[in-house]
Amino acid sequence: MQIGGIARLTGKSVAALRYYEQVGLLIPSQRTEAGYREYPPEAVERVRFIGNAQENGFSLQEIKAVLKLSDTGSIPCVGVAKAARQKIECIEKQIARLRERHAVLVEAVRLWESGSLAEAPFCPMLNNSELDDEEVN
Amino acid sequence: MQIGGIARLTGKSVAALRYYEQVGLLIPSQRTEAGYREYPPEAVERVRFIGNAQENGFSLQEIKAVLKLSDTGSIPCVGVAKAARQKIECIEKQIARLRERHAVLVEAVRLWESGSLAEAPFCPMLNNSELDDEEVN
DNA sequence: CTTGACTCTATAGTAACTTGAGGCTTCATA
DNA sequence: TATGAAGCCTCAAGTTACTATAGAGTCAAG
Repeated sequence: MQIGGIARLTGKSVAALRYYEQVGLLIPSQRTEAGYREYPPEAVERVRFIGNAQENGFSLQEIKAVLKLSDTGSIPCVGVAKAARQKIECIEKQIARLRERHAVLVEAVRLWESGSLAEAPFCPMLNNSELDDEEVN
Repeated sequence: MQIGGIARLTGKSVAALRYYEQVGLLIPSQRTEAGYREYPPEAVERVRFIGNAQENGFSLQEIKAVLKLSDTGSIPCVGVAKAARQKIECIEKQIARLRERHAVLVEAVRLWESGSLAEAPFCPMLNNSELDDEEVN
């Protein structure tokens, strides 16, 4: 299978697949005489695994570590589970941070919309000018 | 005030402040004879504003646009409010995505921990091997 | 034999910095 | 007055996961 086929079946771009080769994540099984990359059918599953892991917040580095283990025949699920637990914590933190951000922004917009610009938490540095005198554009 | 003082008061790194100059966000008011950057006291507020806006998910590009308006004397709050509303939507989407990720990972870990590796949604590509025969490391 | 779809390599760009090399400047102390 | 530490300077390269571009070769069909 050629690179375009893998791309179509996985939704990845051809350039991304070549990048995966560059960083050692997905090595073609061989090249044709013309230099075209040839992949075994399993490559599709491998790329899908990469995509799934990415969706779940793993970096290519981390994924590479897991795949390297699996390539050498061992079953890295304990390592993956540990990583997953770390990710879970990390995601929880991210969600908390986003929620804060969300609250701040909602409040800011509410203040702007209610016309009390001066109290808005978001333009503190604009307050030094003649805010009251000018038209709010 | 010199760059180190701004850094201490804002929590930004010296290198970051120099970077802000490079991209036109924070220009020193002058240089000493030796070439040292000199900032007016307001620079602290400006950097804090940048930090706040970043925390709220704005890119330096976006922040620059706002500051440029404010630097020319106009009050950009309507533009900011519009951007803020967009950000709110964007954050909601991010949270939703993170929650999904979270659920997937929690379920995966649960499955691993209960020993039913085969059903785990996260190692589909490992299933092609002799998973049942080998010890789970 | 030419057109169009596909492939190749190599290079540069993205965001927001960090890190490092190599070298001044400033200030306090010996 | 010398010296050592802390702070400042510029320039260049590295980070992540790619995308985009240029210029060129390959392959199958009409």
